[in-house]
Amino acid sequence: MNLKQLSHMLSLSQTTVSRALNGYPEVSEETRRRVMDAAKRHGYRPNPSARRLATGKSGMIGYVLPTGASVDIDPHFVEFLSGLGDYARSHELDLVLSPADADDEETTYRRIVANRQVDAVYISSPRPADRRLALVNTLGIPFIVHGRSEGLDFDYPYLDIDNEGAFHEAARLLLQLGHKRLALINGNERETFAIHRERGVRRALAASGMTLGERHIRSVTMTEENGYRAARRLLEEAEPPTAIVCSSLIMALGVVRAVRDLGLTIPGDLSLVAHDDVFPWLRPENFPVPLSTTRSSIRLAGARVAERLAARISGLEEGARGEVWPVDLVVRGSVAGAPG
Amino acid sequence: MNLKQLSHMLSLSQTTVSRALNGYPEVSEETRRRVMDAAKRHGYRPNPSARRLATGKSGMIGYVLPTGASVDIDPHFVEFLSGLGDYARSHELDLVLSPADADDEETTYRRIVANRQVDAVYISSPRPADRRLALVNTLGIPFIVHGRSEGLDFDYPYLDIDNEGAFHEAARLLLQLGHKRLALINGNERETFAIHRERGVRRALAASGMTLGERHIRSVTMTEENGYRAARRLLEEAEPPTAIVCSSLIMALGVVRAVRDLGLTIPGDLSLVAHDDVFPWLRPENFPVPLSTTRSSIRLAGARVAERLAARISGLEEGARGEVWPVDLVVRGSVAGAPG
DNA sequence: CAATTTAGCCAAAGCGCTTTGGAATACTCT
DNA sequence: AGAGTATTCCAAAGCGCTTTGGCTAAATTG
Repeated sequence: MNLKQLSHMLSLSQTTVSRALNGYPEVSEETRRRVMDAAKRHGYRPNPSARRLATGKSGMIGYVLPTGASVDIDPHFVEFLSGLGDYARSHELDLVLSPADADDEETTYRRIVANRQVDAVYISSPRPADRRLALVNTLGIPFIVHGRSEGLDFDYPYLDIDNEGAFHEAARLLLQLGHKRLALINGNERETFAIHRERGVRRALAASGMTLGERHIRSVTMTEENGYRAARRLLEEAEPPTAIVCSSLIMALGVVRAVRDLGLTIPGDLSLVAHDDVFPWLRPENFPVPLSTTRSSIRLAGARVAERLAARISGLEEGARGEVWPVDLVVRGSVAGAPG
Repeated sequence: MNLKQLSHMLSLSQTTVSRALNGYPEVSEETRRRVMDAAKRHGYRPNPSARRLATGKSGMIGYVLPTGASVDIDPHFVEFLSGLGDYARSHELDLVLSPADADDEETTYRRIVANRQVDAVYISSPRPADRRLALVNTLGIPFIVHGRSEGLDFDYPYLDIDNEGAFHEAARLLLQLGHKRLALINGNERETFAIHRERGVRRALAASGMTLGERHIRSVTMTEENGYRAARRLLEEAEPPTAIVCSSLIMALGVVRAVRDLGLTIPGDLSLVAHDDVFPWLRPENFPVPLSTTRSSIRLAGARVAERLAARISGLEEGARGEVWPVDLVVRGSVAGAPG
């Protein structure tokens, strides 16, 4: 059933039927009713390919997926996707993942924009002065960044959590508990979120007249193994930290293992706070010692990003609005006063 | 730059240019060369929307993503995606995720097929007599199943691992080590992979004249917490198992925690084998006691599925070929002879 | 050498929608 | 009543490809 048949069946022109269906005003309410009715009854659905060719709109949002033999997709991605999909579903928006060589995402961005394959894109894990942002910004496709960049000479729309604030609070708590030697096990130092987290910790330390030594900060990709290694190195130093702030639950698993291997205890010898993106399959309250966390649902972020993308596509949202979500600090058993 | 302009510029018809570009034989080699050349020089790229409308081919593969507030996307998905993307990239294939209400995926399948949004789809986590397979099979869109169904009255193309064989081997090993009381902590019992795994364990037990009691098998969604709970229940029984086979590394984390909480040790009091899908961020060799696993890279499976989908799209692969990959049994420190 | 093929190219007709630029009818106003 | 203004609808022109059905000139055949 296509438009031609439908309009013929109604003895109307394609124009009128099309307009009736798309809510244009130049069609009488009665005709619209008739058309809508017939469309529903015959299950008419406009062919998206045709509509797309005519309008240039695809009804899809895009994401450029960096791939490569040595490139691992962040496990957080799937949770973000859950939220995104949750919203997108209710709006019949599809998501297209365009795999790209991790060393050359630009070509892919250009392609999907030139081809008008998607109406908007979202970008995640931005870095300082991220070139992708500059690119999509000049290409003129609607977009939203999940996270933030820095040092760009233009504004852009984003959704981020208050990473600096969160880690500032975490560090401040530990300092108030009397800890003098803090360490930070962070994510990839080239990503903005990690920079912000470090900044938060430093700011808290500075407020107490302390600093974060080079050796007390580790930036690694967030795997259990890296968490373990980082923790071991830190704890085997001459003056080991009595508190660690850690950028992910997965790394925290490794930290806990390291602590055990060294015959130490949490929170007796070490206080631990980690960031929790809220995975359904790994929860901080179920750690051997319930883990204190800075918590922010990445899933909700996904839903919100989808919502804003939809708004931008339909012109309801404009400009470079940045949105920063506060982060909860949830205190559980893994923190205590500094050891004697 | 569109076809019209390009052909005009070459003083050729659109027909000829189109044919030259798409490798049709009714154009002379010289002309083809000229056309190819000019196309490259001017960076001509056929508009996919137009091509799509004309041919009905989209150059994308589809996946229906079940969503809902209480629906969690399997974290394995992201690894599978890595592999898929890795292959798809080299073929300029995009992947479109169509979010669907988890209670009604059928509507979405029908939509993407009717709209010809994608050239092929893949289906994951099949269940026995999975209605999705029957649906796509009758809808006539090329597809591949990652996993297997059962009890369907038709054949279909799939890629699966030998879950039954893997768990059979794991159980057999434990039996040979003298274990008399085995337990299985499995995934969702309604998914075929879980059924196969159970079957494997049962078969091994049967070969030794034993059976798997109702209380020695737990089927749960694969979270750390569920692994913990299942293990606790099992281990707190009157005659606790001395060996556990577990369907995922994430659940194994919970098992390890439960064992500790109960003051037991691995492998002294309990031998443990788990299935490993090979995550970059959680490795069995890094468990407190290195974990024995049945191992199969889900990422490689993703790449293979993409490869076969591409082949089916281009007509290189036909029929209902099923492909079953063997699974490695990797023995590490977590298994030992049954306790006295 | 006339009769056929064949190779190489083209005009035009889709694909199924949206949108422009009227046209016709009905309604309002003086 | 006639001019002006809404209202409601339509024919046709795109959007940019692919593909069908020729057509012409060169090559092959008997």
